[in-house]
Amino acid sequence: MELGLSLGETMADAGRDLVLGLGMGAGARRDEDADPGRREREARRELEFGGLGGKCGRPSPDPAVWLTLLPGLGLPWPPPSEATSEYSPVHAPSGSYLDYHCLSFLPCGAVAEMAGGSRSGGHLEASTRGFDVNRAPSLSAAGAAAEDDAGAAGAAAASSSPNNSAGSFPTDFSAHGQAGPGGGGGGGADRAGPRASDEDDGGSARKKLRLSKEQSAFLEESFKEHATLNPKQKLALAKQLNLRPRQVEVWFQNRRARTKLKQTEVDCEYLKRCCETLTEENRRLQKELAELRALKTVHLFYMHLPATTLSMCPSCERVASSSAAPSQGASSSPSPAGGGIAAAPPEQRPSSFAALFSSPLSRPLAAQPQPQPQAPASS
DNA sequence: GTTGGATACGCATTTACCTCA
DNA sequence: TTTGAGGTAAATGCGTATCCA
Repeated sequence: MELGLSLGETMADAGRDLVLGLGMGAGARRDEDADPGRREREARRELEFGGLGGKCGRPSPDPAVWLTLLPGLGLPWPPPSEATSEYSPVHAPSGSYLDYHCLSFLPCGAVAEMAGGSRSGGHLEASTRGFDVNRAPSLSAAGAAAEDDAGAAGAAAASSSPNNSAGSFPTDFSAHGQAGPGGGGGGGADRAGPRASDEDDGGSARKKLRLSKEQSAFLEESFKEHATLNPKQKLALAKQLNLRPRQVEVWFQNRRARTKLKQTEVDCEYLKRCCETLTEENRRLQKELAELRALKTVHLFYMHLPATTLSMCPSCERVASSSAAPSQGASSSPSPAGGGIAAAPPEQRPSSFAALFSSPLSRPLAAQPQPQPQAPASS
């Protein structure tokens, strides 16, 4: 049984590579301007993995279990250019961003055809870990081609770039007043340091905010396109949503964490099912082994009896004793021939026994996937 | 070519706040 | 009205990768 799980990999490694298949690709991540070499390397790696739609060429085994997390947002993508009220994001009743439309466990090795598209459009994560908890229904190749290759710097340029998903969604969320305590309008006001918090918000630090549904939906759609953001995308998103770049960054971090948590839950569920199956299989095999051992004991008993006391009738194949037969051997199978010990006819043996002694290659083990070709009958 | 500091980023964990039953 | 649970935005610390002197 092939589990289709690569449990040995670290999450860090997974997360580092799995996002490659996303629309933006990891090559468009951070510091692309400062490090074109890295961008080239990662782009090459993306090509090696086939990018978004090309993972078919990857020697990765098909996952045994597929989980689709289809978004319930129902948002067209690219979204309409009208106001955000044009669409109505559907959130889970609990307010969770995740809307599990399809949680399907399929038999190992089965190829699952997901509703809304073929597997070829899924994340690389799916092919790596076996299931996909965060897969857009129509992650088209166009999304994959939306590599943020715009050389224009600045959020303004990014917002108008056709290659920028955020920019392709000209929506202004400034009316929602979710710009944070400091307001500030977000755009271009990135944090000064690596971990600069929101000290610029006038002292009321750590004011709990609640992103509007439109903002959440927008971020969600962006997350489907690319699970990580490069600085340009972050700035563009922040400007679009009238949030601070730090907020966008934190949102993506938390979103990745949620995805990973859900993935872990799915993994655990799947492993539990596998464990149950294997336990049952083990129990069955143990039982069969016990039966085989019992049979072997009977045979040994016959072989160790004194030769003078046993005789095999050549015609009826019955073992008969010329003297008083041992009671313990005959007790379990009363002899029909007056105290003689008769071997149980094959039809009375346990099925596995009959199969075992009739043909060694046709044992009814469930673990045997297919019947072996019949070997020449041995004597 | 090697090394160490600076920088940026992601992740795990924790905290604080908000919403709702 | 109070309260506890759950969700989530945000803070913090750590590890890692990269750049550069």
